[in-house]
Amino acid sequence: MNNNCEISKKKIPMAAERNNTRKRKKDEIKKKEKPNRSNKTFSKHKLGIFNKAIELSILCQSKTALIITSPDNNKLYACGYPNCDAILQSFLTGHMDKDEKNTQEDDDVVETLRLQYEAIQRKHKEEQEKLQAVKESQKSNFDFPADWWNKSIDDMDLTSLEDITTSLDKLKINLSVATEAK
Amino acid sequence: MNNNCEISKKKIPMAAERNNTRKRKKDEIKKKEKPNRSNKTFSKHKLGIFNKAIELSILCQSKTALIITSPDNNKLYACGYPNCDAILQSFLTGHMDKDEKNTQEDDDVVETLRLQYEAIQRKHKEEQEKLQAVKESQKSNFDFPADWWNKSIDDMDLTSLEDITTSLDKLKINLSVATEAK
DNA sequence: AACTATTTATAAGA
DNA sequence: TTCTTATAAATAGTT
Repeated sequence: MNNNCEISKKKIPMAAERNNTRKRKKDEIKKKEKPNRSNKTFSKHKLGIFNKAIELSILCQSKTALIITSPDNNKLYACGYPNCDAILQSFLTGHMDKDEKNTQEDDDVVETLRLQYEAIQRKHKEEQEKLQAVKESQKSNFDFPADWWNKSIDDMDLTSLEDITTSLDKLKINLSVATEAK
Repeated sequence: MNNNCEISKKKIPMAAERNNTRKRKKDEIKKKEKPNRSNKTFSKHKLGIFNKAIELSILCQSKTALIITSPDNNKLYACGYPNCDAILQSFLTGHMDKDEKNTQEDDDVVETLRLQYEAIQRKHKEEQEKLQAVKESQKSNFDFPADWWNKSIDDMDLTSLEDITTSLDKLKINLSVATEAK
């Protein structure tokens, strides 16, 4: 039982399964809003889960790191408390804490890894600044660039939602639990 | 605006802020359950947020990776969809996707980092198996080892909950948004 | 582990 | 886009 999986014990709630709730007063008047729906949903859920992560951290004094990709995989969102990078680093290096007595080599490996990660981060920061500048200038030309970001999810908008429940049964959730040994 | 932070725009809901809800029929009869409360809370929230992460992934076809430490930092919980390690790797290496044309060096660095990460993982897996065996044998001796795991949070159990709201204002949430350039 | 009152999250609509 | 509202989901306290 290395991959202990608590998740599978409980149903996965799907808030958005209900498609026919609320009044639907004039039947299907506003189809205009439908293309935006997925992006709206994603944003709401993303915000919600980030809040949940922070809530958990503060409530229970645990540390959290959460990485989410946009539906089209073009964007990355990362959040952590007290610090995303710190958690990721301790996750990457944490594996070593338990037997550092008998694996001196790995300490070196981990240290190298950490330094490289930090180096990449610095570089990434610079990139972000450049790209941000590019985006800003684009923004002034077109008030809202395009809807390129929800093209990738249009195909699954409503139909695949019905498959969610069945999909859940097939999930292989990778939940690993580190032991308390030190 | 490299560290764009959507979170701060919205109140962070704190489900557990209400300390005086429900009947509390016989005032404070069962103090026995109080030491367990934090662990129970943590477990509930952890399960909840893991479910949320998976829900988001399935609903919006995004990928998620979530790492949570136990309140006493002795345990690590990681979960991701479709695969935690894959997301972490693409997060670590993803920074490079944008300008691989002009930074050949970094590709090498990233590749090295990835290989090292995988090596550490393999080692970790072995460790886990050993430690799992140890734990199993301990379990047969003591039906439930101890309550060592919630000692670290006893001190803040109720008092610090009141400070949550004010603490939130001081949070520096590290939310970085990668751009869409490729 | 399961229940329930209540809070929180969110889909749809304005 | 932001707000509102009806409803679903999460969960604190309890059994």
